[in-house]
Amino acid sequence: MNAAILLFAERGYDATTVPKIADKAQVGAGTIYRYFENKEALVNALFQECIHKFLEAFKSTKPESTTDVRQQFHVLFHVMVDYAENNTHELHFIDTHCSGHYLDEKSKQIFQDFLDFLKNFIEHGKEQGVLCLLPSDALIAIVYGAFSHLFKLIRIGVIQESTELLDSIEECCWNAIRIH
Amino acid sequence: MNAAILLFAERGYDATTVPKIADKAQVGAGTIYRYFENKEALVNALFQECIHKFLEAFKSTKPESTTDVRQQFHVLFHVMVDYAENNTHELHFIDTHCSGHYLDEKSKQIFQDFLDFLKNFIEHGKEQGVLCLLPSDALIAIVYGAFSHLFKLIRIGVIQESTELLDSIEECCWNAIRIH
Amino acid sequence: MNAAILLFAERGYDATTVPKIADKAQVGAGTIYRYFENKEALVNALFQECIHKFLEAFKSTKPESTTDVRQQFHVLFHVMVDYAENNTHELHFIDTHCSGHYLDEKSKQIFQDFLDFLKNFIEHGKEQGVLCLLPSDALIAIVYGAFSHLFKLIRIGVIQESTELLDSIEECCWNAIRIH
Amino acid sequence: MNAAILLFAERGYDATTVPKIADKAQVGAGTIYRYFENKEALVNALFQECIHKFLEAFKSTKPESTTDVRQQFHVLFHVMVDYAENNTHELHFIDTHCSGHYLDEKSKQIFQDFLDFLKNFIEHGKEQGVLCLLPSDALIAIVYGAFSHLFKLIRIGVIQESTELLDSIEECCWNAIRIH
DNA sequence: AATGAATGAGCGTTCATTCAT
DNA sequence: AATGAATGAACGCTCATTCAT
Repeated sequence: MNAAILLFAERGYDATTVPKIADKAQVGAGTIYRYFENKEALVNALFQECIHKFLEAFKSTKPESTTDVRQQFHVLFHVMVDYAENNTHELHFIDTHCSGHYLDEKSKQIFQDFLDFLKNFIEHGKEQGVLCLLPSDALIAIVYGAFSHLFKLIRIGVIQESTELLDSIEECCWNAIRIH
Repeated sequence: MNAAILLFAERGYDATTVPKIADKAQVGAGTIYRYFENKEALVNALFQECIHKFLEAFKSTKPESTTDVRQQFHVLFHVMVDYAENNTHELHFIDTHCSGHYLDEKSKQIFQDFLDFLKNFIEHGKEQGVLCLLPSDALIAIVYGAFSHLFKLIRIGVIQESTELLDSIEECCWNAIRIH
Repeated sequence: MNAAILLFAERGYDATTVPKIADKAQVGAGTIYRYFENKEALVNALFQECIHKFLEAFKSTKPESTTDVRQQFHVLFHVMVDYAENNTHELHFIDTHCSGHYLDEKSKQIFQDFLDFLKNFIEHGKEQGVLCLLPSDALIAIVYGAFSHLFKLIRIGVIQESTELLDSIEECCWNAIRIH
Repeated sequence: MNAAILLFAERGYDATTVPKIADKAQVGAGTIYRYFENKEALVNALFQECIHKFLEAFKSTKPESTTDVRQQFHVLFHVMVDYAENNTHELHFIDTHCSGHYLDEKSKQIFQDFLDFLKNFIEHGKEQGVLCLLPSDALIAIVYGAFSHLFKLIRIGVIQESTELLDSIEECCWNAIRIH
């Protein structure tokens, strides 16, 4: 599964062949089919697992423990950073596969659950009068789009990661969506 | 070429077959090979043309005509919006193909030129003390990432486009990168 | 299609690979797929064509032109002999594939039509009081079973074909089903 | 071995996979290879056993105990009926596999022995001046062909089996080969 | 210049066979 | 002795590319 995520993230679903996955995983090609019905089932299983892990990371922080929106944002942002740092390929895999034509209903559902979780936070912030009154999807897109592009640059080495940088970026993202 | 961009944008490079492009373009499959050496040459030509058009759109606005950074940002943002509105598929095509394994040196170069153009603006803004002192690539990523995610949502109909929305989003993006 | 019939007849559906058909037909493997959606479509098309040709041969003799059952049997038997002689492989192909799990509805239907045609003749003979009052299917099975086994032996060279032999066999088959 | 015969009879040699046989037999796939060198050895062992059982059934009736050919035919026919009734799948298995490309020399030999046994009877009948003076193989083909087609129809339920029917069919088969 | 039938390399997948447990 | 996970050769099939028309 690691080999598959890596290759899918690097080259995309269609350009990743089952034999290549098998090679990288150092197993026979047929072995993969003992665990996954086919290539599509494999990519869906991986996608669901990645999102699940990401979602669990969010939920385990219990963002409802504080009502301060800025504080909540800080916590959420750091979950994202943690995930991005420890699961570089997973994040990239999610980014590049979340709208693939091969995703099944379950994958789409869990991805929607993920977006809904983020939406909840945004909605709460808007109710508190702290966040812009734009559509929640738009605010999510702003933060998530910025974040994922940024970590792509970090992954390929264009930008050097550092605590200061991440703090500043958090501030930028916060400034993007808060009311001025 | 229109047919090719459409299909590449919709399904990705690897899932788009040359016969399908030929069908959509209402020509024979062989005809495509009179104009492009192979599928890779085709996608590169398309990519270069798209970026070139985008870049020209930016350059034709002569952003150097004013020194006010906010004003420049406004102009640039509206070039992006115009491009996104009039070339929905091109923007999506760029987004999904800009880090493809099939891009040749020239494509990578022109994409770099495009990023460098944006970088120039950022750099100028930082010199003027108006923009955050983060790496220019990071600031670009924030704005561009937010922007492209947003227009993806608009393209697939999740968000309804409107002048007010776009103005607000411009403000959000500006808030993300300016100094507070 | 000739190559395919030959190989299917010789080795059976499952043991006949598309590459082998292509080799025998001296075409590329992909070429077959320009004319048939898949291997199953190929075997069905062949089957339907074979039965159709057989059925047409029967119908063109206008067996209704005489009411003498023995005379009709003579005509029908000679159609079978003609077909068997001129389409050795087709007959074998029909025999070995008529109850295959890969046959589609249309193939089953046309084979049923073929049996129904023979049944008509039998039924007529029974009405005339000339043929045994066994189920028509049984009488067909007797004649057709005997006939096809016989021609199998002829095909593989165990028995030498001759006019006298065939006349005698016709007599045997007739004796099998007529009333004594 | 029962599981294997069933599956071979139902779907044919090539369409029957070793794992499916193992499943049906409720053993591990590897276990089969402790008893048979490979799939081909398995099908040959089964074939030889089936023919052997069939042949033994014939021989145990001691057809030489009477010299009356019609009486002998009656006995032989009933051995065939008994076998067909008690070993439906075996008969079908023999029918569909007796000219398979996977049969080894021993299988072909024992099948030949089986035919030779029938031939003996025919030859005796011809000597007695009771049976047609056609090639013995042809007479066997007529009776065996008719018989096996008939039991196929009985197996799949097209014809309802009954003592009267079988008696009539015996008479038909006898009429087919006796001298008139 | 344009075509599309033909090609065959390479895909996703299956399954006879092996072998560590 | 029995297992079933693992294997990889070979299947059915697709499609980028060629070339005779």
